[in-house]
Amino acid sequence: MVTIADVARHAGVAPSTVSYVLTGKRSISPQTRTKVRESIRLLGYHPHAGARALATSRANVVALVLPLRHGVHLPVVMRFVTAAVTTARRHDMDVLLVTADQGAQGLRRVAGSAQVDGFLVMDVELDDDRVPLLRQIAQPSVLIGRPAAVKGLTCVDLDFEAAGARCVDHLADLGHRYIGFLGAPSVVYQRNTGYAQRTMAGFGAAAMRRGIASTALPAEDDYESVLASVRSLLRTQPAMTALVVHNEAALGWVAGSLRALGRRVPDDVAVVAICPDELAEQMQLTSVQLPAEELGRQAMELLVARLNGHPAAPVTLLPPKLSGRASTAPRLRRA
Amino acid sequence: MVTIADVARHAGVAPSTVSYVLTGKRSISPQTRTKVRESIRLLGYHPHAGARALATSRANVVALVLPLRHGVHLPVVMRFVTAAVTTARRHDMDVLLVTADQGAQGLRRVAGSAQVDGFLVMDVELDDDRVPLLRQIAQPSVLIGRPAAVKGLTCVDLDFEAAGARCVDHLADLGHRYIGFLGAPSVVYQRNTGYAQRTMAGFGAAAMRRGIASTALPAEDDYESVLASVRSLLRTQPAMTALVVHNEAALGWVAGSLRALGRRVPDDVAVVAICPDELAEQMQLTSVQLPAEELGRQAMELLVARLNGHPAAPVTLLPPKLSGRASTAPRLRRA
DNA sequence: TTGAAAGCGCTAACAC
DNA sequence: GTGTTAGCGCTTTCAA
Repeated sequence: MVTIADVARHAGVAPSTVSYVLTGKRSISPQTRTKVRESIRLLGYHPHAGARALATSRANVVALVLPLRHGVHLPVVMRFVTAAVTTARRHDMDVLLVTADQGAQGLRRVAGSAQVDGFLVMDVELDDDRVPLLRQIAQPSVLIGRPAAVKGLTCVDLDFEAAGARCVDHLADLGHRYIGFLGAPSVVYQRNTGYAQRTMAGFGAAAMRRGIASTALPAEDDYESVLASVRSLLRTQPAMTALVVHNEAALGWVAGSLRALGRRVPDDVAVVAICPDELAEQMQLTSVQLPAEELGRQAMELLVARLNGHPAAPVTLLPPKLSGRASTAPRLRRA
Repeated sequence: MVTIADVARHAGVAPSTVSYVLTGKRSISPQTRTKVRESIRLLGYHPHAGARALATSRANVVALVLPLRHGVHLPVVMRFVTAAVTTARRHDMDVLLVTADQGAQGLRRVAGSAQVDGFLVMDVELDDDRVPLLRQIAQPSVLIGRPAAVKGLTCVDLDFEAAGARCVDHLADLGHRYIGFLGAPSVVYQRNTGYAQRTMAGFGAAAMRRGIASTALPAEDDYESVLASVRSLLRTQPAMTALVVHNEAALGWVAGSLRALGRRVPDDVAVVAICPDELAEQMQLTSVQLPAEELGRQAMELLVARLNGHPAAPVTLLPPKLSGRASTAPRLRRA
């Protein structure tokens, strides 16, 4: 292995000089700098990460804590991940993957061994047992999602409540008076998942505000279940003319289910999805964007800022954005 | 921070003794052991990963190199990842996430800085520019997938050629004589992706062997494209009674497309998918399993074994397994 | 069965 | 503008 001493010898300078060339923490004469740079290139030198971590108490690695469990839509997770990793790399940080199944236990281990400088935690539940731990450990953390008690935590999230409401408002403005809601698989609600519950709450409250009748049901992610849920919604509320869908995996089956039940989109039933824009675009659905990349990027930026000594930011809520597409149309009054 | 010296002082022993208790590399009297263990617990001691890496030249971290680019089906990727991470943790290893967009450059950096002890590389192409690098670096690597030249490389892969052939055989045995093939998005083939090409090759060769007419087309992952591809297949080969689909993202649209074109599954057109079992189960499709978890697990096991001094394994090919479901039925001879 | 001490490779005072 | 050197926390020889 080629060490900093090798480089120093080769360039005819002291090891510390090489270090300073690398870190830029003190001024170096141009000649020395080029000489050192040349030696580094020639010898193919890379600083030993462990040694550096030991000397600086900084690993230049952040932990990315992922869900990977039932009911979370994996493509969406991947979007977060890509954005987070890309952003981390832009700040010369690497990313250690920690799966949620390792639990609070896993976090403690990683934190204790100083493997990482900070934590980016995805898919936080309303009452998450990792939160107390995150408050204890030495490293700062940023959450994607919001637990019930956010005091002192840095969180980034889509304003799901507003997102639910936005769907209702859009449909109400188009003249719809009976709206259904197709939610995530029921396990997601059982788990006390913030975003799912908040969307529901926002949806329900907005419907009340606008004097609109609403019915909601969860949906699993296979065709049969979706069909059953949609059928059940229509049976409960025969006058239903619009549907809000907050379930990426079910999305593909919704149009088919409605068709199978004799309803056409958007003429008989209008559909609004809450999902990543790309997915909505692909199926030509009116949708409220789930800005996964934006959330991942912002969360990582906040974490990096924190690591660089900036004060902890509180909760960042992204406002929902609705894009109109082919699946919604004004409700025609029938005489 | 609590160090090994703190623990030693607290337990009234030498630092080295604490170290030996931890690593088990020499025998310790039961009394001392319990005393030390107690101090560790009390003080909440965790060895500093960087310091340990420096002293042992072992980071206990492996790099997981992921695709995350267009045309790869993210849920499948996630399956690999979960299995790989879980397996790594079972061997007390952590996982550093390296995205493919960082390229060979990124691998060199990570390898050079001794951040990881080995590499697990997913989605390897036939002519992959990372392969030469992997041969150079100090750390061993295991590939999921197979480049054209596998000499000296450890690879784990599904036998995609056999998988393609298996589909044909199944359909041929049922009496089908005209079979279509719906492949991955065309970019995947343009990229020279091994598994896609091998499946095609196996499919084609088997069809020739069995004297069966075959037609193949790529498919993008939206409904319109799938419909167009299926229509085109039917136009090219009007007698087509069976379809092999090697495209997870398109799978959801296949049945609908066939229906839209007046064909019912399996009566008019039988469908065999090559995809993860769970997906096939969900849609009730006869399928050849894509054993993502198994591949991820085996790859990681091989890597860990290598790190523990075992000799490098060559290419491991998993045999394809076909599960019959509702989407295929014997072809009825029409008089 | 245990302790003492020499590094592992790097950074950051401190000195000039 | 540059060199010298004392650690960072751990492992592992060597010695007892």
